[in-house]
Amino acid sequence: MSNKKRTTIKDIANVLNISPAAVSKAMHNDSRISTKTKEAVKRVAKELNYQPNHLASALRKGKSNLVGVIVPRTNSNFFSSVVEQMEEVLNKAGYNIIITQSNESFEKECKNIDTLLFTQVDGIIASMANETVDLSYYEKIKSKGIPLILFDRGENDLNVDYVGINDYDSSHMIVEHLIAKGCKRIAHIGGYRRTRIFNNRIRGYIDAIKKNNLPFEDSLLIESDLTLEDGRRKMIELLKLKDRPDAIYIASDYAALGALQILNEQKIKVPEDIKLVGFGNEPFTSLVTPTITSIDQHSSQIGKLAAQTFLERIKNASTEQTLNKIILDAELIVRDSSK
Amino acid sequence: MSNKKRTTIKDIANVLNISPAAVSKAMHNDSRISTKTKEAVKRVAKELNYQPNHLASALRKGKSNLVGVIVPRTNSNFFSSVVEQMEEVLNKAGYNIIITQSNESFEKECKNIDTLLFTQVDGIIASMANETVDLSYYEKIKSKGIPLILFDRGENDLNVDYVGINDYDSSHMIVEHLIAKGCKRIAHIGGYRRTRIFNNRIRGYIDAIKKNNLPFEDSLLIESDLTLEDGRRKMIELLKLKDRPDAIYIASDYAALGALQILNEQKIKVPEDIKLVGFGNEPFTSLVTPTITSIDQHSSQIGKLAAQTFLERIKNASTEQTLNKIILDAELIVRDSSK
DNA sequence: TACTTTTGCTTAAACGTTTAAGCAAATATA
DNA sequence: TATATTTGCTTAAACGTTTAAGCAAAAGTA
Repeated sequence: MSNKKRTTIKDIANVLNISPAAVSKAMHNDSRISTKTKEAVKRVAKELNYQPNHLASALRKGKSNLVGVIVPRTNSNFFSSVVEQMEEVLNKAGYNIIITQSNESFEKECKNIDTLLFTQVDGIIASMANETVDLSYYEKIKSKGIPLILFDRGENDLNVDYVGINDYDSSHMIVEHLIAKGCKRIAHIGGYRRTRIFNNRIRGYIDAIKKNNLPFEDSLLIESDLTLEDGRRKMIELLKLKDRPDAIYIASDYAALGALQILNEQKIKVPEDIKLVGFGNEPFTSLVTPTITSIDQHSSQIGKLAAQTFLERIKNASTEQTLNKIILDAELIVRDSSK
Repeated sequence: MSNKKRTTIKDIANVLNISPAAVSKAMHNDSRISTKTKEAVKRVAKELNYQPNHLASALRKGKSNLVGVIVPRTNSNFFSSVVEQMEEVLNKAGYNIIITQSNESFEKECKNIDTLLFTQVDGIIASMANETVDLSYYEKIKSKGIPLILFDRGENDLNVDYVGINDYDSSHMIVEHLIAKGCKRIAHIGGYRRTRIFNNRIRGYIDAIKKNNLPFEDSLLIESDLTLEDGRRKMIELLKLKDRPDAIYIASDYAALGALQILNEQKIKVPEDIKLVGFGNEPFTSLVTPTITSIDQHSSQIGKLAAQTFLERIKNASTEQTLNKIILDAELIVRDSSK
């Protein structure tokens, strides 16, 4: 039943007794082709159910109109929403996207980069895995002259476009919010210092504490991998302190949820005894009891801007890639856990 | 700094003074090329940092080694986990995947199909949007002779491979579990009847109720779009009944969470007053209070099997596509909400 | 020694487009 | 009317592979 042979530009040319070149030009509305011919070509194309062969045109034109996207995981609301917006913008500009997940693994990330390069993508938009320290694979992308845009998890050293929120200021917002609520001993469960965004959150926390003349103690600042499980562990650690904190700012909603579970289990009242603030505004923050105060990262804005930045890069392919940061202000969403 | 020109097979051929054809064959370990030449080719390839041009080989061979994946959304744990496993299996077989999201929209799904066909994918693995009734776009895939594999949300009428769980039996498991816990009036908030999987869950619910000689009442069976918000609305409806149910089985964890919120807000004790069972085993079911009993759909198994089914189809390209269902047994995860 | 077979390559065409170059006819300009 | 410009196409090459067909030299066989 299925017409084994695809119809090509040549088939259309034969029907109309013109050259394949004329057909190609007609399809692209070339000004040197008469309207009459254009109409005829489009009519026959429809009749024969013609679908252009993307591979052939990509090969000839030297561009695939594909953009590779690398994210740590798609199952967080932040990343899936970022990707959704990217798709929106890029599809409109005639690009399609290939999504790959690194699962926070450096090794997988390298494989993904190779895969994308092999697939001849026209650009790569990525958010780095937590594990990643060695930047050589990202340098490889740059050395091939393929535009690279980073978002959320970036690295200054790569000297490429970056879109993200102001992590340093976000920490200030959180600390000052907690102070306004009367907190005096604010702890921070942060991410790994070597990850830029988490380092910024930590610096913001420390500076905000000092600026407001609160005690800064090493025991109140804990490094974590920010998974739910580690949030539980680190919360238990904090509760062991002789002088307990009255508020905890946690650099991820998942870890914050873990911490909240421990507090609930130990019948410590939130927010009465201890106030809690997370980061990321994941949907579950408004679903659990009590609801968790968090920072919204404007995921759709980030996706949109990253995509637009890529399109700009493509347009001005001549200009050298440089460190070009787009930093958005985040928004504090106050919920029950800090009221 | 960046070597503008990519190295091609021709460059390698020039260095070694052999033909491009010989280089190509050497790279593919053709038996008619001497080991000496093969080694030389591979050495020079490495030296010149050769990366094969995927577009060219895809064009020539008539296959892209790309598989398109269509999911309603990537941000549920189920779909992201399914996709992760697919990637695992397909990458090993030399395929890469392009992920697209339909956002449960029929229109977006059609666009995605066009996009994937345009990108010349070698196959499509899809889970249908809730909205989708018109199957013509899926027929289009079939008519082009491109393998189509459906998972989770499928349609018998398409007569293609399908991988999913046994929804009918799952409903039986749930109803019988609730009966064992002493429930006598079990309500069901189900999905739309026209969606096959939800219809099966509804049929399973009805049959299990009747089989166990419980009263089946129309008022206890409610159709819903299964979002969190609608879960709240439908729960409120159920609570208005003069004769309240003592257990509620909800065909999605999200809607179950909405229902739980209402019960918590109205101080109705779960599981003491009303028992609750969800569907999907989303991570948050074990995070909320009380934790929610749910059905695990073996997402990684489904991803793996769907990918393998595709590979089988490719291998036996000759055979006509037929309705070929792989049905897995789901697993009931009992948590606090039904204890 | 004379043949067949195997080995190790080369040649050339093909995949389906796009595009630079060119050319004849139609139209505009002087 | 003669010349310049524009219009509407065609020709042919190119993008980087793969592969069928072929051929000479080497190795095997009788």
